[in-house]
Amino acid sequence: MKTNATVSKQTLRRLPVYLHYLNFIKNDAANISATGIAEFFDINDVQVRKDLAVVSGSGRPKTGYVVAELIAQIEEFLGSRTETDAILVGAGNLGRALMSYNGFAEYGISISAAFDKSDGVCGTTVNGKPVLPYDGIEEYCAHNDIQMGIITVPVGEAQSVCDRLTGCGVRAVWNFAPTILRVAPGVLVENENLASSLAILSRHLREGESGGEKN
Amino acid sequence: MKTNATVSKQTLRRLPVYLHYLNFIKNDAANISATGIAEFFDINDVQVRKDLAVVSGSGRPKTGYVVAELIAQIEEFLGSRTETDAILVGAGNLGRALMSYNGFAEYGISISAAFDKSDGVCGTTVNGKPVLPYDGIEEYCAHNDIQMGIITVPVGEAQSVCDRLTGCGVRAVWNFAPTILRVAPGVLVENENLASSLAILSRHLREGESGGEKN
DNA sequence: TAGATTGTTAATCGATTAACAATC
DNA sequence: TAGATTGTTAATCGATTAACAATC
Repeated sequence: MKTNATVSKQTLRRLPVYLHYLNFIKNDAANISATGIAEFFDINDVQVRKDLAVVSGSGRPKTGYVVAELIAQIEEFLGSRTETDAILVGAGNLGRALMSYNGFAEYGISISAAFDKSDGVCGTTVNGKPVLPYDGIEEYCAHNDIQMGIITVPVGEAQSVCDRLTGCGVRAVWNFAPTILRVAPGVLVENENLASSLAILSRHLREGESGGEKN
Repeated sequence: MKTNATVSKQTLRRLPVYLHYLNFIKNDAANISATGIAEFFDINDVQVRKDLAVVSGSGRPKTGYVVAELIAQIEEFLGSRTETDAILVGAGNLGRALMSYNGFAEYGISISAAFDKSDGVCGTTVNGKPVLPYDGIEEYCAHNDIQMGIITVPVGEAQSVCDRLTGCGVRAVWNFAPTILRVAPGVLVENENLASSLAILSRHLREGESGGEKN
């Protein structure tokens, strides 16, 4: 495993996808080739091999990779095996949906609490997790060593919430507000920009007739 | 406006972000320079200018762009002004959250109905939109000329749901299942892969100490 | 052995950034 | 006019793909 090499974001995006597939086939196949994975997803086989080289490097000519080993190596690399607590700010529809979703556990992330400005939702629980008032953010982060924050507030509040979280020591921000957040070096922001995805799809429908575009 | 040029996905992702900002400032500023937008978002000014050239080309040296014009041009380009009906398949937590979210209207998309396999949710409504049984997908798509589908089912069902939708004439698929979907040419899949985003954030936290990475 | 498959080095492709002339 | 700003052409950067030697 290349521990110090810089791993591209694209590779990092594909690894969880491979992991899912490997878990899917693990009972039926002991070995898998990069070629096989590439064929399944209809992508380039060299790309798969390069991606896997980041976490493994243990493939063998002719037989490929040992599925169980590969799963363990990707999980280890992604950190799926160490539990990370995250807090969520903005317990609206989207925020509560994320709190209700238990699938993040598969990747080692657990939303331990949410914070909201409105008295209406504060004091309630969603999927067993408390929704607390803004006031408590600083203390909660300090006591629980929170390093990841999820922002599901409206655009207008996103930057100030982000500043507040990073001020509390948060170094990874998952931003669902359709805006670009400015952060200090060392803090990573990952934008889940639903508007941008919609724009791409909507545009595709409109340019439709001039067609012929692949995928 | 360059109507026939191929627009990069990256540009398409940034345009809605600019649009949001322009709407935010439109009451306070009549003009805006690409330089100003770039500074606000802390990105390269030439990039902003190239992005805007795709929709506008009407910037003037010294004064920049007319905010109101630019808003109209981006909206026109993105199709925010033509209403597109979409259906959603999989009315679980995430699916219902998307149905409850009214922000998509800003980009001209409306979820008109959802479909679910389980009898438990069928027959209910979410945010005024009906949840219907799988059986009705084909008829509903045909009657309402549905071109966009949103997939919020578990991974195992995603490909078959996708096949079914594209079989009904859907040409734009918004996929929330953490898997790669194979589709015929002419169909665009946009993956909203929450697992991949988490992987990137989680990895950042783990490599933390070797730090120094920007943004 | 022959052939499937790996892993690496080189070539290509696409997107970002730098340099600069045009212009209001 | 001088300077801010645009838009374009060229250079750079990063990621994908092709070519190929190594190996089980």
